[in-house]
Amino acid sequence: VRTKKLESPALSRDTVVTRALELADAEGLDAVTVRRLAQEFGVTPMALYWHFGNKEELLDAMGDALFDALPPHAYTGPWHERLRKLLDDLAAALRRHPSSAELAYRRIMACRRGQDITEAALAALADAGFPSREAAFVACQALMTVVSLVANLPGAQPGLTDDERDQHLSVKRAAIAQLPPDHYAHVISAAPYLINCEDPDEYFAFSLDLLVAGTQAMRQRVAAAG
Amino acid sequence: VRTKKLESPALSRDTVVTRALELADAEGLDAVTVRRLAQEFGVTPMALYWHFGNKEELLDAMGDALFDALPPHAYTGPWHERLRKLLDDLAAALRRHPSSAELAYRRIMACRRGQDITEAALAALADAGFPSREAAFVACQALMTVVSLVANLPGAQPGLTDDERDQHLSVKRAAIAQLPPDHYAHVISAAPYLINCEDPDEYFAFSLDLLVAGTQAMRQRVAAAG
DNA sequence: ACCTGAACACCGTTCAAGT
DNA sequence: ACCTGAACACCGTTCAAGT
Repeated sequence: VRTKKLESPALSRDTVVTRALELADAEGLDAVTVRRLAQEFGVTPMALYWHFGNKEELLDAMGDALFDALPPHAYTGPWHERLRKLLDDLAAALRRHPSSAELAYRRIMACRRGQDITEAALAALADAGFPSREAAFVACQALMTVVSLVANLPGAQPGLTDDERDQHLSVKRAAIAQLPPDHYAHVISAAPYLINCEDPDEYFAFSLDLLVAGTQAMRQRVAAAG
Repeated sequence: VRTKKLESPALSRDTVVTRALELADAEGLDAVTVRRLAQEFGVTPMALYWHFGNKEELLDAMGDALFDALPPHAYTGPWHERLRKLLDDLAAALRRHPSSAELAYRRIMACRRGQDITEAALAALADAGFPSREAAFVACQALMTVVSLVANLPGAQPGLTDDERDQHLSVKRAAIAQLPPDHYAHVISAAPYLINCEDPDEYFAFSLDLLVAGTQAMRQRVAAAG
């Protein structure tokens, strides 16, 4: 109908991708559907197939768009500070659209800014003394870690009411509370932190520190072995 | 028809889960469908709803089944050796069904063997001196890492012919080859390792070493701060 | 160049009914 | 207790046709 056309911008690759990311933010990635997007634009589902070859191409374009939020500046300083800063930037970019973060994994080498940040990471690791193979291993794990951290951060699944989320947490709490305390002492005392993450920023900082610290340690080993 | 009944075992939670894992191995997790499974058992789709409340419950049961492959023995030795061994065991269990590995993430605290290995990990980290909060952080990242390593290991996506996979690799190779060599020197020299993983065991060993080394480094920091 | 209409082969799921 | 039949509201996609 008319009202849809007034609310929505013209159909194009960019407007569809933008709306798709918003939709994923609001209702989860599963809500991103060719038919649903068409409806949002007041258009026939097949209209989207003029702008995208198929749905996979749309998801790829969403993944590419995530990297657009990366700052364009270059990285300077000691290699581990550069690596750390770059991981923070990547995490910040992906956290703008947590439900779509998983799409970034297979697109990093397919878009400009993804290639740039990969080059920056590999350059830092080369400066650290890693041979290209080990540098590639570390870079892969770093990307994987950042994507997983963002995608799996609790509370990242939308489409649930607050009540449903609270109920979900209660179920998990109850399951742990029922464990025999002598066999599961550590699980029980860590329960509050396993069930929910009340400070995502701190969790991110710790996790990325762990990753960089591990990289620093592996650097010594690779140097010692080589 | 009759032939189906002769080929397939009786319908039950266990037989459905087993067949679902096989199906995912052969054709990917997306091929695991209520209707497809029903067809494999020569049964109506709705027959599955007697054994599972809904599809999510089926996927959860698949996730639980992954942990059944964990060895029952306890872990002994220094904390970092225990942690390392336990990560290897978890990786080995998940690698039996790579396409289903992602299901493990949300089920670890919901099944017996998952709780056991979590307790073992937290116990090792407690022995290392981590407070429960930091121990939980490390344990979460460890699980996330192992699941992601298995799920994202290249060549893990079935349902493709060898030709299609080769073609896919060629496209990626060509994309990197076209980059300006002065701006992307490190990407270009790391290209063979970024495009494909020719030795998964080595990649796993390196990645888990990195994780454990990072944990050892963070232990010093937490101790220094506390 | 950009979009529609009709159709096809799929999904998960409900609900009443059968044995 | 365990399964079927019919139906519903969804998917992605093709292909010919419109403007």
